Order: sequence, then structure tokens, then C-alpha cells
Amino acid sequence: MAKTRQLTPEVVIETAARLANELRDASRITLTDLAAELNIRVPSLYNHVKGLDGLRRDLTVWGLQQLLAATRQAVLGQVGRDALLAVAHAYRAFAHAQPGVYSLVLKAPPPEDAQLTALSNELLLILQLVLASYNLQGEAALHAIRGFRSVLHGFVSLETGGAFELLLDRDESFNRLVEIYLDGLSKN
Amino acid sequence: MAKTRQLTPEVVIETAARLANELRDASRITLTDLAAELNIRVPSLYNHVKGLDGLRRDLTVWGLQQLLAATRQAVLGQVGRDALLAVAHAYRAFAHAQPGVYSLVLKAPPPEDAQLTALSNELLLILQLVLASYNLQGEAALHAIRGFRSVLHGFVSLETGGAFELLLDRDESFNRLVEIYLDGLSKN
DNA sequence: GTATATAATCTAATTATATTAGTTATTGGC
DNA sequence: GCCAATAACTAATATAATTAGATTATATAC
Repeated sequence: MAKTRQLTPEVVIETAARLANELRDASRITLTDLAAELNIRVPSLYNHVKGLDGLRRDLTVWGLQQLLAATRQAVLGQVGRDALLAVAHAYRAFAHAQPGVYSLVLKAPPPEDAQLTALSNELLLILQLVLASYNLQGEAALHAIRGFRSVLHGFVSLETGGAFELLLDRDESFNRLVEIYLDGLSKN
Repeated sequence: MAKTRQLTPEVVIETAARLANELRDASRITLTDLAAELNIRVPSLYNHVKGLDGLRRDLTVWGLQQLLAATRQAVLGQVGRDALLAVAHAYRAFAHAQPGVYSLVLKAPPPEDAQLTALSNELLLILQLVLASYNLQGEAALHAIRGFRSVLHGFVSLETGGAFELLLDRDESFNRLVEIYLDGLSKN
């Protein structure tokens, strides 16, 4: 049928993810670096990804799938506040483990990309279900999702961006923030 | 002494800010575009800014000064919860008015850049003073600053990034989030 | 007034990166 | 063995940033 691939899609994407995480920002990957890492010439990359934009898009899908899996795992068998706390910690752990990939995942998916949009919606659906078990439904739940995402994204993006430099325990800061928000949610 | 500048530093930086805001992301400005906008050749830009990195840095200083002025203005004559609410709304208004510049301002300043670090610290100092009037001091105030910044940055960065697409009032979402956080802060 | 130093701008060349076009070579199915 | 498919290649082009060095206009010293 064809010349056997030496590179599988998995190797390409995982190598790109590693580079992105080392740079701590996916917008800094270059095809030049990726090709060098894979021991092929730059134009050969076009057999695997649709240019730089395609690579970023593939990385985003890959990252969203990981975040989704981690979130599902975290809420397994939990409801209410415990489930929300578990989501919060899984989210932060993901951003710490994969800072470069994280920088892609939080961006809003382009509406014309069905796969990305679907993954993004699945995450929202999980949050919606968990909030339902926290007695939040309808518009209140939607406002709560926006708030919860803001809290999580705001903290981890400032944190991984190096904004919290003081010698003050970051876990403690995060826990206080999440607890204040969840307490406030339950008191409405 | 010298050939009179046709371009003042203000014109250069304000044109760059306008381009950055139109692109909604400062990382997408190019020297090519800026030079075209100013009717000079690209290399001539080097008389005004230290390359692309220098331009971004100058834009960051300019943006921080504006945010600082808006924040000072917002807290004028206010204390406690009112002052914190005013800061929140000024912060969000700034991000809406200057989305491109905002994307630069929230990044942690490189420690070796004294001017940037000073501006950044001034903002933190304002927050610290306002929180003191909210009965928060010492470590509690530092955790609260981290939380408050997370809340503000998280919401406006998701919002300006297009993450909140539903037909659900964003002002309402923001107000609920900020109020929940401020309520929680006062109950400790 | 004129000369000169200064700096703003320019052209030309270099470097880095992404992308496209077109070729080569390998391999699995027939 | 032949053929179709495709991964990988070389070569060329495009875009952007940057550096080197020449040119020019003008503010000030005299």
C-alpha cells in the first residue's frame, strides 16, 4: 500500500506536547524544532500535521481529551462539594503537569471545528451534572459554571505564568479561593 | 542637534496599542504592520523601539500605567467592599477597552526589569491598602490578593477569549462571581 | 550665516521560519 | 514482478525580524 510510516501520529503529537511543555507555552513551538526532534526535515512534517496551525489544533484535541479523562476520573463516585473540589484539583494538576498544552486547551474552540467543540461541550456537561448534584440548575448553574471556570483558570494561569512569587504557600491560596467560591455557591 | 523626529514615542506606542487591540492579542502584532501604519520602513522602527521584544515591553509599561491610573481613580474616596467592587469593574472595563494590551499586562514582569516590577508592585500595594480597609492583613491579605486577582483575571480572560458564548448576561455572571468572593472574604 | 554633530530614516543584506512544488523510494496488495 | 499509495526528501518561495552601513535633515555652537 505505502511506504511504512516510521512515525505514528502518537509519536508526533507526544513529542510536540513535550516541546510545548518545556517551553511552557505552546505558541512558541516551531516546526523546525519539532522536525529536529523527530529526525526528519521540516517539510516532511506536512505528512503528519496540517502546518503549524494544524499542529496546534491537534495538540489542543489531545490536551482536551486528557483533561476530560482526568476530570471524569476525579468525579468518579463523588457528588456535590466533594466532586467540585476533585474537579478543581484535577484541573490544577493538569495545568501543572502540562503547562504548554494547557495554554492551548483553555482557548475557546472555533465554532466550525466540530471535534473541538464537542470535547469542550463534554467538559461543560460534566460540570453541569456535578453542579446539579450541588443543587444548582438552570441559569444559576450556568452562572456558576462561568464563575467556577474563572476561578480555576484565573488561579492556574497566573500561577503557571509566574505571577505568584512570594514565599506564601500556593496550595493554601488555591484551597482558600476554591472553598470561598464553593461556600458562596451553596449559600444562594 | 539632530533631525527632528516626525514620530513621537507616544504616536508609536499608541499606534501599536491600536493594532494590538484590533488583533485582540498583542502577540500578533508585527513590525511590518506597525511600520506600514506609521508610513516608515521596518528598520526605521529600531530608532523608536528595541525590536519586537522592546515594543512589547514598552506596550506593557504603557498598559500598566493606564490600568494603574484607572484603578487609583476607581478607589478614590472609597473603602472596604465598595472599593473592591470599584477595582473589579475598573479592571474588567480596562480589559474590554484594550484586549490586546491587556494580554500583555497580566503577565508576570521579568524581575530584572525595574520599571515593570515597580508598576506591578504599585498595583499590588493598592490592593493591599484596600484589603486592609476590609479588615484583611498579613498572610490573609496576601492569600486574598491572589484570590481576587485570580477571579478578575480568570473571568475577563475567558470572556475576552470568547469562552462565554451562551446567551446569558455576562455582567450578571461577573457580578455574582465577584460578590460571592467578596462575601466569602469577609466571613473569615 | 555656516559648519558640524546628531539622529531619523533609508537601502541592502542576513537570518529564521513556514509553506509549496515536485521528486524519490519503499512497501503491501494484486 | 507490477502497481498504487504515501512518507520522506530537495529545492524554491514567502514572510518577518534584524543588522550594517549610507544618507540626509536640522538644531545648535561658533
